[in-house]
Parts: sequence; C-alpha cells; structure tokens
Amino acid sequence: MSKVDQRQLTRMANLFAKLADPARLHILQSLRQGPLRVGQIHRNCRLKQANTSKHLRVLREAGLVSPHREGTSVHYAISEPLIFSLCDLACGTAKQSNGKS
Amino acid sequence: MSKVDQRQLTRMANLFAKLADPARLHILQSLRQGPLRVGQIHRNCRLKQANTSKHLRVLREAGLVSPHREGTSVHYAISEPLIFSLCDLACGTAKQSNGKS
DNA sequence: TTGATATATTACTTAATGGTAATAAAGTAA
DNA sequence: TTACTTTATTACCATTAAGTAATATATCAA
Repeated sequence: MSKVDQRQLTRMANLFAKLADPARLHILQSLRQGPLRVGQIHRNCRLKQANTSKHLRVLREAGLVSPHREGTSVHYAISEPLIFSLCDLACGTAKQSNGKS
Repeated sequence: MSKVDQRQLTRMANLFAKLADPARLHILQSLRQGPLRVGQIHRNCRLKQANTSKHLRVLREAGLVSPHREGTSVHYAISEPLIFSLCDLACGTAKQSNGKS
C-alpha cells in the first residue's frame, strides 16, 4: 500500500530541506549556466563569504554541487542537474500560494 | 540575468520547507488516493493526534491540502496535485545521495 | 442540558539552523 | 621563509520548528 518507506521519506525530506533556503536556491540558480568560483558566487548572491561557504558545504554534502580546486580558488559546479527540474516545478507551484507561517 | 527574484526564491524555499518533513510527506502520500479523515491519517501515519493536526495546519496554510467538515470529523484532500510531481522527482533524486548533515 | 467523539490549540521543551565575526587553512608568488 | 589571496571553519547568538501533554473547541446524540 505504501509506495515509499520511512527511510525514503526521510531522504526526500532531507533533500527538500537543502532546497528550503532562498540563499541556497540563489546559489544553485547562479550555477545554472556553469561553474563559478566561490568569490563570484558570494558577490553574485550578495552573501557574506563565510555564509556562502557554509551553504556550499551543505549543498556539497548533499551531493548537489561539487568543488574543483584551481589554484587558490575553488570552482563549484552542479552535480545533480535534476534539482533544476525540482526548482522549476516549485517555481511554477509557488506563485501566490505561500502567504502564512 | 536572474530568472527569479528574491521574493520568488523565498516563496520556493517556503514551499520546499513544507515538504522537508517525513511526517508531512507521509501525510501527503496517504492522501494520494483520496481524502481521509484526520483520525485515519493519524493512525495511518502513526502520528499523535495533536501532531497530525499541527502538520495538517501547516499543509493547509500552504495551500497544499484543504479541509472539509463532515459531521464531527474533518476530511482533508490534496488541493495542489503538482506536489506529487515534486515528490516523485525528489523520490528519484534522493536515492543514496543524502548521507550527512 | 449532559455525555461522547473528533479535531484544534496552547504551553512547553528540545534540537536544528542561518547569519556573523574572527580565525584557520590552502595555495601562490616573491 | 614572508606576504597575499581565496576559501573553510569555529564559536556564538537568535530564530524556527517538531513532538508532546493537557486543554479547548466543535459536532452530534440522548
């Protein structure tokens, strides 16, 4: 009867949790056209450097982005392109629905 | 250059946040085949009654489910079927990726 | 009215998370 | 080595949210 078990529900919830932050969504969108250095991301998204690094760590540990050192700088790239399908769907769904909480 | 503005990012993040809980995902899945009474949901999902009611409030205020009184009981139904597209996508994406945090 | 059932809310504790400043670490150049 | 740049980490504070027990509310029956 149940299509998904508890572990899978937890995995899905964890994935959604990673996407449940405007800053991280912004970061992901900024990587949509290709890899960027951390510095570019943090200026692009108007985030503090430490904050950017923390969000990138979350996305990295979730397997959504992957780093690549190039000299002193680190390039981040999308490693799970399917998240954009999720984002696009959410973008279409979240038009005026969320008004409370 | 930016496809989505800050407000839209926040709306998307809020939507994802509603889905970022195993209990709520379970509730939504249980409603997939049709409306259920609160009591059925809370027994089906093995949640305390108060907890179920709180989660249903979150989903209701997000516009994802809608209540319908029938005597002393309240039936809840999915009011935004698109969330299942989101859930299915997440289900496929979240196979073994989430190991940390 | 009283009583029974179903659902919602409140108060509370606990745990997780985002933002920030300061510091550390890694890499390169001189 | 030192100096410089870039990124990561740590420590801290404030906020948010989940779970629970107790209570309140709503509906119906008698």
